[in-house]
Amino acid sequence: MKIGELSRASATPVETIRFYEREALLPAPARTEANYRIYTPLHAERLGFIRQCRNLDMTLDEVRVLLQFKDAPQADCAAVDALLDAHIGHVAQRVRELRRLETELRALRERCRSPHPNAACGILDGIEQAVAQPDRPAPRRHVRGAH
Amino acid sequence: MKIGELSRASATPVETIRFYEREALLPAPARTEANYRIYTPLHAERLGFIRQCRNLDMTLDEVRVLLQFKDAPQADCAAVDALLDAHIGHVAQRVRELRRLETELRALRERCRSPHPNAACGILDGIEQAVAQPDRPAPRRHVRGAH
DNA sequence: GGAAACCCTGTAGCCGGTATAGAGTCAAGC
DNA sequence: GCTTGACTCTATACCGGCTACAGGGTTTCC
Repeated sequence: MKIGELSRASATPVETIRFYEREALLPAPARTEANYRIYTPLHAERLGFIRQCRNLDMTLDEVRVLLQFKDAPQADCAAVDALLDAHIGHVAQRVRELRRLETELRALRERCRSPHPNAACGILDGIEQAVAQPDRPAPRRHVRGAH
Repeated sequence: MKIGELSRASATPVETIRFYEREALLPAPARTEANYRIYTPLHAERLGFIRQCRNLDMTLDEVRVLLQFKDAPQADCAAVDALLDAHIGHVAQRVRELRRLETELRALRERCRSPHPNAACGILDGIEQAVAQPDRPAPRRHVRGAH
């Protein structure tokens, strides 16, 4: 099948499929005489796997590791478990951070309940005194935040 | 004060301070004869405000808007409220998504509880059949995910 | 046979920084 | 006065995970 067909079948933009090929997540497919990519069902399956991993918010590096395990069916799956456990840890951590953040934001919002000039607005002042964690050390997180 | 001093005082890397200047979040400071930036306490205060906003996981565009409000003290703060409400909405939405994701990942993890070859590992199979939401339409979120 | 829909490569942009290279400046110690 | 090391400057490239062109070629449908 051609790339557009695979794109529709996998709900993946064409550019993203080519990007995965450049990133060596998908093997380069055969080409027609006109240099069009021709994919097999094996490509479709592998792409589906990648997209599921991305739905599960894994990085492409994590996906790369899982694909290696998939390609080595005799190996022990302990490493798969470890990767997944680490990923669950990242997600749980990010949820805790965001819930804390939400609480903080709602408290800030409470400081302004009726219209008045900005100069008297408790929110703008509130941000400046906002809970400055003395030692919240460089998050360096891998689960995305709010944006 | 010089940039290194401001950096330590605000727990902000030097490069990030220069980056904020390029992005017009911080006004360009005066320079010494040797072309070193010299900051005033006003710069420090503004930088502190920006960093607090970033701690609250706002985008630089959101911060830009808040800074405009701060610079227009006679205006009505309804717009500040609206921005904050929208941001709280983003964060709450992301928390819901991540909690759902965590549940899904833990279910997947349950499929593998003892060591065995990858070929028989329920996780790798499980990912392929993972809950494929028929219409989860392009998240396009602004609160970061797990990484 | 001509238009629309598809495909190709290559490059640049998004966000919010981070990390270099290569050069200049300053303060302290000898 | 001279060296050393810490600091500063600009400019540029890089990170992830795409997305969006530009500028061409191909296929399909009417």
